[in-house]
Amino acid sequence: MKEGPDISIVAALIGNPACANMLTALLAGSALTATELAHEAGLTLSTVSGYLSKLGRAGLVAIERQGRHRYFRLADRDVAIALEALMPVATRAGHLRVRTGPRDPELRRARSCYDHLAGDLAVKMYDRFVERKLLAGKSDSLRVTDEGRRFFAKAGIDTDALDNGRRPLCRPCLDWSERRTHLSGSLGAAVFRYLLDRGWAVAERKTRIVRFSPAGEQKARDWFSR
Amino acid sequence: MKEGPDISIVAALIGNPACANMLTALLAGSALTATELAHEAGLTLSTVSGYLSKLGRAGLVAIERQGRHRYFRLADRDVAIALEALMPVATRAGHLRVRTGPRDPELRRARSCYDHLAGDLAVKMYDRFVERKLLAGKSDSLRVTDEGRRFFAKAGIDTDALDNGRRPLCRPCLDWSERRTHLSGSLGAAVFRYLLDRGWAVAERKTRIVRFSPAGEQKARDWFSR
DNA sequence: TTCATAGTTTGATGATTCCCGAAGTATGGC
DNA sequence: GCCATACTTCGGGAATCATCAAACTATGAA
Repeated sequence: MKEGPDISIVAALIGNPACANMLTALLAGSALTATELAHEAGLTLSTVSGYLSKLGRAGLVAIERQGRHRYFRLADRDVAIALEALMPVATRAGHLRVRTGPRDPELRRARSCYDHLAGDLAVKMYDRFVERKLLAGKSDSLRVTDEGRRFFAKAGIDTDALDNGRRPLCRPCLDWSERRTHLSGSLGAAVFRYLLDRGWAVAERKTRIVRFSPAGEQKARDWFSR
Repeated sequence: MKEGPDISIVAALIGNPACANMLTALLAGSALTATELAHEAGLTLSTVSGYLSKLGRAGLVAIERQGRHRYFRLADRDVAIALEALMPVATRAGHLRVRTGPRDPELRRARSCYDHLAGDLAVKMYDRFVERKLLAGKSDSLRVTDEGRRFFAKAGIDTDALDNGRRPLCRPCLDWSERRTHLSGSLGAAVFRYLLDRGWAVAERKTRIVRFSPAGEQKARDWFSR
């Protein structure tokens, strides 16, 4: 019976909804701290910590120490691939259950991804930023161009100040609904705040849905399209 | 928290060692009856039956009735892909356990992956096909060249006919043992059948091991190398 | 040093799961 | 019709798991 590696020990970990949530959160690409993950999955710090050490021992996540912070991220690309590969099967599995609200499409359209925007519109925005050369570089080494810095400064976003924190300024983040990239990192967060502050969109509490008013969406599009 | 499909319900199923064993058994490609699977996993028929209905409801396995027999197989390729994708992560996770039989090397060498060939030799074959420009294109859009169509036609494989199904003709499939790509899709299946029909290799029953005779391997290499 | 923050470890407990045996249902052969 | 085979459903007991609160450790800041 024992042929090939034992899938089940890994799958069992992912099979825990809490772990699955944490992992999908990490699938976004950015490294998160234990406290952030606890918040993300709606669990106690102790619970999360326990799981993280398990996930670490199993080679699913890796730790990066920075002072008293520990940043967790997916151990490597294989893990991300495995998680992604489970998604198509899971959608069908889920469809058999009595669940399907109007929520799903809304989530796909625009949602918060930890502290930045994800979904259809976020992807469009990201593409436009790249197209306008406000952002440059490949997935691993994305950076803000000088022109980008000027653009964001006009919106009151001081990229130099953001860049000082220990958090990366901008990172690409892979989107499950779109299978394409959107903007994460402290700049991603700042841009998200910009959209909210302006009243163009409202983040629905507890659900991650981000609701744009028709006028707000138009204004947002105008802003990032030129 | 509910963003994206719920991976965990699928993963939890695979996370059960019994189910994992049954699924990996089915990964070999052939449909098996509940009794065979019970034997395979060392469980009672009642237990297996229970799991199978769960797996069926979750869209992981499908049933084919034939008289009083019910043949179970993996529901579709997505499931096979997901299972294969878990393997690389599992190998590392498994390193903490004491395990490694003589089977392992044999599996790495050549094995069936759902309905096509995987492992060392399969990767070499794939590389050669690309080198000879019988296949072209990047991962997402792999296609058979005209020269490729002629080559396969000589082996009695009618690519045009294969292309009619709704299954993709050829797809690259990532290999857990090699970390490289081999050929999947209906062409991959046809090529596998070609090797077996010719008696160059035999698919060992119940395990996924594919055993090439020394002469058979040489002939296979000659075939795809030129 | 001393405090506050970040994270780990350690029980404890309530829920869930795993798996079986026994009894029930469907299908084909005689 | 009747039996054997192939499978499903039911009920239940032991084991495991998920999760928490509280106590502990480590790190940076004042």
